[in-house]
Amino acid sequence: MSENALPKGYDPKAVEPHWRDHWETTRAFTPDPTEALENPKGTFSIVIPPPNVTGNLHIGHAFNLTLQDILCRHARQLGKTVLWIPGEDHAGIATQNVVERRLGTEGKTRHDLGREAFIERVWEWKEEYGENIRRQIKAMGSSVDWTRERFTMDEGLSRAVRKVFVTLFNEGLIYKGDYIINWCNRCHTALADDEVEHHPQAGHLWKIRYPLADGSGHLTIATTRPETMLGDTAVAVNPDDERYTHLIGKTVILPLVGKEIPVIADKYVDREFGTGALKVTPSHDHNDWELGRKHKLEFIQVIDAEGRMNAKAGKYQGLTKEEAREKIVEDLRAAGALESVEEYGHNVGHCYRCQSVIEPHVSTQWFVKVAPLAARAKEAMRGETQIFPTSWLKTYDHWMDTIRDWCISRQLWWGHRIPAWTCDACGKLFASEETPSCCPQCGKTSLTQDPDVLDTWFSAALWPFSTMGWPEKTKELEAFYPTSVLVTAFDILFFWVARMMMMGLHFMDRVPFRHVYIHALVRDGEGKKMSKSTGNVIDPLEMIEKYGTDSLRFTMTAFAAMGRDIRLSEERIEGYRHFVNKIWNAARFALLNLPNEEAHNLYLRLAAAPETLEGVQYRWILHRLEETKSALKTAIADYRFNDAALTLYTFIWNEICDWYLELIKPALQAGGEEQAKARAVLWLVLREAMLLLHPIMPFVTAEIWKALPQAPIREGGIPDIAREPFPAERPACLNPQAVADMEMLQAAITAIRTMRAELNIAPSLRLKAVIRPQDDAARELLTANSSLIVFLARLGECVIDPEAHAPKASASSVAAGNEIILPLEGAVNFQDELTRLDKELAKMAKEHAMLAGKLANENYVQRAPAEIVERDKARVAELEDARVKLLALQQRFREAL
RNA sequence: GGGCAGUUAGCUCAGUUGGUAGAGCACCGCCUUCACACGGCGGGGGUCACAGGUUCAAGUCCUGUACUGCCCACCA
Repeated sequence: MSENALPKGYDPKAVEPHWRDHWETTRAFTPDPTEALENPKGTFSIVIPPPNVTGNLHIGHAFNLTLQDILCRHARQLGKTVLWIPGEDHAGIATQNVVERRLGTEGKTRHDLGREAFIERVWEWKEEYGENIRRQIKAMGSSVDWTRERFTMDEGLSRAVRKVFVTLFNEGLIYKGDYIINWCNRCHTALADDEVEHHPQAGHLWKIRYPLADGSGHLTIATTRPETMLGDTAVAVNPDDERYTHLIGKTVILPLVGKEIPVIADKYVDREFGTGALKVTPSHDHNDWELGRKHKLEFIQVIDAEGRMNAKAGKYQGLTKEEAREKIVEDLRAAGALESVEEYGHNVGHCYRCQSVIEPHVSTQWFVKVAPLAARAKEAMRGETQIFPTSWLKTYDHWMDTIRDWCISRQLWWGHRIPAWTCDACGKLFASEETPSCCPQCGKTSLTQDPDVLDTWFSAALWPFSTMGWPEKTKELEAFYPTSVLVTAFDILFFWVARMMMMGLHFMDRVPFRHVYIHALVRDGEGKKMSKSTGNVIDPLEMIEKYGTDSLRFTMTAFAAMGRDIRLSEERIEGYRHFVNKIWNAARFALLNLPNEEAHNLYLRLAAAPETLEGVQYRWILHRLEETKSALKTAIADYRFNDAALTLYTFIWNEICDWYLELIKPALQAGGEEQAKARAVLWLVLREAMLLLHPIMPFVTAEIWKALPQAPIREGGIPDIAREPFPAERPACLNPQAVADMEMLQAAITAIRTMRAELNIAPSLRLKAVIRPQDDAARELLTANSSLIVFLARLGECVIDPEAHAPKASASSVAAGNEIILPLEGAVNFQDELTRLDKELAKMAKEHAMLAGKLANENYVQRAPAEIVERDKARVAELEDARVKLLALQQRFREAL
């Protein structure tokens, strides 16, 4: 029997690497698209949300990967051809920043290297750290197809990017122009609106007097950014504001500058805020920009791209904007133009990558005209694509409704260079997929390529089809597009999901995914979002090292209720490591009892027709196995991952381990037919439990499976659970009567255990128990299984006797209608037993009173569904019966005292 | 300013169509029972934030309040 033996303790560190290598070398997760097209069960595909190539896997990635892996492994079990494409994102700003920082430690800037050398440096970095992220994805057990790994800047994807850019440009959906954009002085690039994070910041509200040009007094404005006043070209008031109506059309003198600027009227101005008069700086504020265009004001830029005051700032030229602010306030005060200063907290935009304050800045940028794309993308989310949980639909709609044109140019070096050229001769601006040799308009060969690169999300938006070989017409696209589901956290719903939707529809004419599953965001201990830039990441590798991958995965699956955020606690991972250990030990015990020799294969023959096996314990566990199977299937289909985990946890621990294994121990020792039956069901339940658990815990189940008798040899010469189908359903094994019978046995056993524990009877004391059954059916059941009761309640003897009377000195209870009597003969303090009985009666009386109250209510009896009422009535009868029996027993006991 | 979540056992969180509550950890008692002390058996602990409403019946549906958090937003 030793050939099946598992080692005494489960050691994830020894087991996991083996399986990772095995699955990769045997190409267990590499599908054949031709076969996929012929598979009657269909295909299932996911593209990984590509982690940043520079990054470290944080716990959010681990969570995200776990859920995707469960879906993929489960889909494989269901017979589908599964493709899960892995890959990494080049992460323009983030990666460039990291490499620049590293250069900084050498005392260099990227300009010292020059564009080409710098990009080379980034590629080196990418090669070094891309391997890191790849190792981490593997560590999680992710069943991705490494032969199809992609990178957003690899040759194929770059071609897709150029094709998309040129197409959109020629369709007029990409344009170039001077606009006010969000400018990061530190990263030295434009940012899209949604790359700006607003954080509250303490500041001041300065009130400044602008004297009227006609000398008739002054107008006081309020501002949080006095340094921008040098670029003011108007003061705006609300046309309905009586305080100022007489000033509209007049001019005021801009202090310190001495320039005359008009007072204009616009409903945009809030009368309640500040003084009700707004200084307008079209070049340095988004709203003022709009006002400036509307009222055709002059645009004067006074702050440059470095965040310093420029020549237009006169004497303040060369100061940083912070220094300028201080100096200007000082000068205003000296000039008597400063009316007041108050403390003022307000929201300030910060760069989502480096957290520097964002400066609104006018510059030439590239934009995608999103309105035509967004309309279709919005509709699709309530049609061809479904989002889970549906509550996100509203948020998605709102975003699609308010979306503005997308600024896609970045003044970086790391990224997809914009494939647009200007002819030095005739000035023609054109886009081209390949580097052009001459101007398409004038034919001259002196061309200049746009220096900017594309927003990282531009290439990410193409991910679902670019990874499958687009623009070639590949079999992958045919078989696996649209993908089945996109699994992601809500924080990139807009950055990424919406844009994939727009691009997928525009270029493939089909949605990129059928489902979008938005999972919770994993937060740190304080409930803050974990992110690389904040530095509050938890390293999943550390958890894997300490507790094993399966523990981590199971914990996160159990956490995965559809909510908004979860906080991961290490204690809980440790708790579920106990579960892994429990499974291991249960399997170890089972395998010690499941010989593989032909001579012992009677149990395998019995297992082929389990529905024919007699015995309440077998029928019960087989019934529960079927229920667990279907519950699990439904839970995963509905993305109720936590339900899936909990279902398995309860079934394996509380039913297989706590009851089934204990129930069959005597039979396993017995030999003969009984032993064969116990083994047959044990084998069946164990193997199917492993299959059910495998998508959540791939490693421990693979290792156990390998040792299981009759496990088929697969690619690589060993059994491989990852290639096995979902266990077949066995409706003939559904047996509600077995559940009822089992409950009666459990009730009897638990009642005896409770009495023993509460009366402090030594466990070593082999008591005799007498059971007086409530009816013939109970008598038969209990008699047939009395040896089980003896074993599990640690008795010496168990007598089933319909005529039994409690001896004078005894403890007693009523369980499922059967009277249970433990003759004690001085083994216990009688007073203890009386107290215990009183407690039991009180508990029953409480429940009885509650139910009786309900049943006394005529409305309830009439209106509630009959089965509910019947159930309550039955319970009341049961309680009354038990009470009578207990009182009689108690009375007898009193007499004995 | 708008929108969306959450408020359930000491802590962290589950609870699918309404039928008076569960898990992990922690806690108490007993147990070295031949898979497992990362264990077994037994036990204690919750007026499900608050106030109304619908209903025979509400943690579960509706309204409002309070607190916490998140997202969006141009109040300088």
